[in-house]
Amino acid sequence: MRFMTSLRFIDVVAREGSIRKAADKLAITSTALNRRILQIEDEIGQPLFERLPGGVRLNTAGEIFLQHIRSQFADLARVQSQIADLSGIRRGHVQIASGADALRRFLPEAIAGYRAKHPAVSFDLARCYGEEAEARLFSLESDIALIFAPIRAAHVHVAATLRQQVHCVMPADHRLAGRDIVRIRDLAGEPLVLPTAQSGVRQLLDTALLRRNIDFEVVLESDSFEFMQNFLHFEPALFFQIPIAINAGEAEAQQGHGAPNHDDALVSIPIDSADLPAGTLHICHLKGRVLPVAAAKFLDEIITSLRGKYDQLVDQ
Amino acid sequence: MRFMTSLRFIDVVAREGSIRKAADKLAITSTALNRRILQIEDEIGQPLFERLPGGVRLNTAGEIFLQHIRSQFADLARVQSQIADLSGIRRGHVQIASGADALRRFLPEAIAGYRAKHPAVSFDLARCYGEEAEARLFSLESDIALIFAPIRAAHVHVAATLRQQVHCVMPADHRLAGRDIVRIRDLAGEPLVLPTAQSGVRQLLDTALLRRNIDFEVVLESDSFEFMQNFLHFEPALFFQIPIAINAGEAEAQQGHGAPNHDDALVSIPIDSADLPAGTLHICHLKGRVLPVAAAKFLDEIITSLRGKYDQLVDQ
DNA sequence: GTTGGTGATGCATTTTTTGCATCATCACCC
DNA sequence: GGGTGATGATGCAAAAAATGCATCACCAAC
Repeated sequence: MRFMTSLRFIDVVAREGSIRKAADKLAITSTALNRRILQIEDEIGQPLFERLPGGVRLNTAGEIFLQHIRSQFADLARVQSQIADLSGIRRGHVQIASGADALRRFLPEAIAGYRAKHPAVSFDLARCYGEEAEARLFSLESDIALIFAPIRAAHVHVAATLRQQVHCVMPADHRLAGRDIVRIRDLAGEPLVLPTAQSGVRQLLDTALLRRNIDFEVVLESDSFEFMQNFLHFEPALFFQIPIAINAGEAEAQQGHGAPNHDDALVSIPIDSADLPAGTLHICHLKGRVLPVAAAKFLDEIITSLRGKYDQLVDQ
Repeated sequence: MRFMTSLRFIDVVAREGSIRKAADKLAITSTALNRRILQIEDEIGQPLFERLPGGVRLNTAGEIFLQHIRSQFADLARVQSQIADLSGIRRGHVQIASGADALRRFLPEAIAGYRAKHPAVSFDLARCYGEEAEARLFSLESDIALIFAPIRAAHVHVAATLRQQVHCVMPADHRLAGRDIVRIRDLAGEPLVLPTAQSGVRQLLDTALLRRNIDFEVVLESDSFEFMQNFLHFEPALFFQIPIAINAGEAEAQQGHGAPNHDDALVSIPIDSADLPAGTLHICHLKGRVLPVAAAKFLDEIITSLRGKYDQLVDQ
């Protein structure tokens, strides 16, 4: 899109914080880039950047204008996907921000399923925690976010929510493995493998564990569920995740009973909801935004898919 | 805005229905314009215009893209006004679509009052009937519409409504002039001066007059309230309008009683609401649109102003 | 057919953009 | 305190892009 180049340049300069660095990235000279920016500022009638000794930084006008630029790009993408849709191609690009939970099994299956129907649609998945996901929606870097944590920002529209009980995962020969349900007091003295503090699961656990004065041992802390799960093959311990991370949503998870994972050496058992309230997975996008066709369709698709698999899904 | 020129050109070509005519209007050659359009179509990957022997016409993709272009322009205007606002200038441009009612006294006073506070804000007033006003909101030619008629389109957001009883205007020496209220049956045999069929007042009158089998004589039909009112100075007759067209909203109108118009030779008396239900003035803008600062402020202003003058104002 | 309108295209010209070299400025550091 | 290494701005020539002219191909109406 030729007519958008100057605007794209501004976006890059704002991100890089320096005209010369941005020029490198854009494969043009700094003088050309500099003059494009001076020209736009001239047309706006006001500077958009503050010139600092070490580079440039957006001023207030620039912030406003940059947000406009990004919304233009997002809207252009939407229009292009809508136009492409006319010719029956249904191509497009969907940008997703997701926590580590949903991207284990649910999203791979959902994306593959969608791509089987619409092979011309490409995807972009950014793994991130709640606040970062919200920021990505706002900066239009992501179309859709799946966040297992409370929503903080007012600009986020929650399209659907899914209540998820935290499960405790353990080796199949663990002393608790036969239970239907695990109580927090059962964890006393057990070696625990916990997700990082930013994770929604961890925040739920923290409130539950700290309130009770239970003696437990954190042997490992990680932001990778896969790593933690594999760790359990080598050292017996307990780790925690939510059903959507365990399976793409088969019947076992729905019942919420100690359903054997596909990984036969491990079992996952729900924690008593009296001890640990269920958390909420939020499926959201930017408020007031018209999503590109492909993203909107995909959003529909995952909500429909989850509705078929979980009773707890609530459309907003 | 240099980076918007190609887009503006597309808008003009779509309106003119011909590249050559549009080129004339834009003061460039048709070949330059033609190539700009070909280039954009190339970048989009699809043609936006159908080439007909007599010119060009938007295809479906073009319709979608044009709507995008217009929303970009509107959003750019909003951003510019927002940026200008930062430097305390509060300049901008407000585009209003209004029926003939509100533009008689209310809007002139309101606009003058606003400009007294913000002299750098300019206005554009298009007089039109309900459906046209809705179309202007949609095509972003108008920011705000004042419509005394039912709202048809779903894309219109009604910011406030004002119930207005139709008044009957007559020479001060008319036999009905002493009344506090006029009944429809009083109109029997009277010469009437009516607004055109598209007007909201007329549509209310039509249902009331036609339902009762009353003999009345339409001596004049016009779309100009001013003309009709002046006509009454030369030939005794009855004509009809709503309070907001009679005065900018002084106490008399609020009470709804035979308040003498500033034009001493004429009096206006409300019609019994049992005979003729009150109509609704809608103050609206495009749904989901963030108005430019100046337009948003002005909208606030007129709603506040009307709230002070009429009890019947309802914020939405 | 002829005429008058349309949009498309090859080629020379004009305008705009870009790149190089250079300057002025500022923070940092020895 | 002066050197060093960044930064953005600017004059000038080269490259690239947009424009205008002349012309073609097409179609409808007369």
